[in-house]
Amino acid sequence: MERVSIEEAMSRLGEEVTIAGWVSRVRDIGNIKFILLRDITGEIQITLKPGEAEPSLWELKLGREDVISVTGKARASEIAHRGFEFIPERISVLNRSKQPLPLDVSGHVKAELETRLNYRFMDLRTPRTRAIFKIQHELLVAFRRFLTERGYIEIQPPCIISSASEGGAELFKIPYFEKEAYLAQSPQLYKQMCAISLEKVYTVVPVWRAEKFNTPTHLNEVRQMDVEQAFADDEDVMKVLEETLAYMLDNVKRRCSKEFDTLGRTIEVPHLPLRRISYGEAIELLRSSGEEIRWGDDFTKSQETRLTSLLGEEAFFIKDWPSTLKPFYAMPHQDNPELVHAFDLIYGGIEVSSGTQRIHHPELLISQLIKKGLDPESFTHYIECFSYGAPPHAGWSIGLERLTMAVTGMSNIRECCMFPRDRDRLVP
RNA sequence: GCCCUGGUAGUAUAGUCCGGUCCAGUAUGCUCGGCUGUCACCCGAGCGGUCCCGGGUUCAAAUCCCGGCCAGGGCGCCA
Repeated sequence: MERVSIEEAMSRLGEEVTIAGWVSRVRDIGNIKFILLRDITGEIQITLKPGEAEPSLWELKLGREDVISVTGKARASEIAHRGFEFIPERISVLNRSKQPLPLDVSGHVKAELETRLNYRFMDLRTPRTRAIFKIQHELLVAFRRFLTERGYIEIQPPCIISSASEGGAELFKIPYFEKEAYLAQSPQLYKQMCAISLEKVYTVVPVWRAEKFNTPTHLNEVRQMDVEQAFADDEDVMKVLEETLAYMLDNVKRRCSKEFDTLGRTIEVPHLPLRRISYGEAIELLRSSGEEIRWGDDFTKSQETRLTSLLGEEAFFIKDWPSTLKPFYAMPHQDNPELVHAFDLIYGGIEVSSGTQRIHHPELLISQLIKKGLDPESFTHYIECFSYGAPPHAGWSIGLERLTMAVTGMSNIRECCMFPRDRDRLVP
């Protein structure tokens, strides 16, 4: 089948071409009939007029979402709203759609998120959902391009791991021949192993958390965009992070203007450097605004939103966290070991990224593990990496779905994951 | 795991507070008919509902009560 896109057909007026797509709508006015045909590039009106169209074409009964191919010619038309119409010679039905449809693809009749997720394949035909995932795609493309151009290489960490090597989060246990294995909660160990030899690395990987959370900002399977860099401290990688974010936002702003229109949204690329406040300052700021929060508490979602408005910043860093709130491998401050070289990036009121400078000395790592109540014995492999010339290094991780939420303005993370996995949802 | 709110044709929603006039209304959809330029075409007729499931109260339950399941939100958990 020699098929051209609808977009291309509109640039080849008067030429016989074959287009194919989904029937969005049929308007039968009596002796004249319009079929609105949609493909991924756009929509065109197919016009059937007496004297112009083969009589056999009139007998075709077409329903919404039927898939057809049409051979004919596009022409400019002042009467058609889009300025073009398509005069068919032949129409063939490639596949019929059952009726009625489980949701309105045109987006005029609302459907609940649950219904949309149950019929996600079809929800992906709605302008709104398409816009979200086009934006997500452009974020990813920009992430990879920015880092690749700066000499980072993409690494491929395993997703099946041998043990809960980092403690903390609950993992999904899976059988692995005669052993037990787990789905990775993070590529942490692997990106560090790569960075201490390859210096500048990044990865995009799915990770799994077995917590039974049930919130609009958590999923049990998410995708992380990670960077790890040798000869770098927390400040160095914060700079990389803000530059990466600005690059991604600029890219998406330029390439997705149509999609942002669809979502009724405008975005601004924040000016660099982003504001940096310490954990302690954030606590003080919240307390002075009447929030009840104590040193050592983590910020709730609403407190993160509060901070965003108190600071008047769309994006900012919170750094210098208490070691109790961050993982064991976070590098403690030399002058105050209660604080670690760790940071969170808040964007659009959502924690989209966090990172740390990592401990690269085995002895310090062991003492931090003990402080956290973890057994250094079970981290032997991890600790060993730093015994053979491991440079200082640091890194961070952006949650792809979280970032997409912030950029698209969605309030439920499930909107930003094509096939979300949560406490109750395992299909489709 | 806890708290709040909800579950009504394919989809979305009204009705629930204060039980009867609701054998459930509206929009959209679907089917059929009419219409020569529509733009979510229009007009007419029709179709489509175990009112989430189970139990209870009552002469009478979509409506009140109890339990369950599911959904949305808030919390907890989330190195």
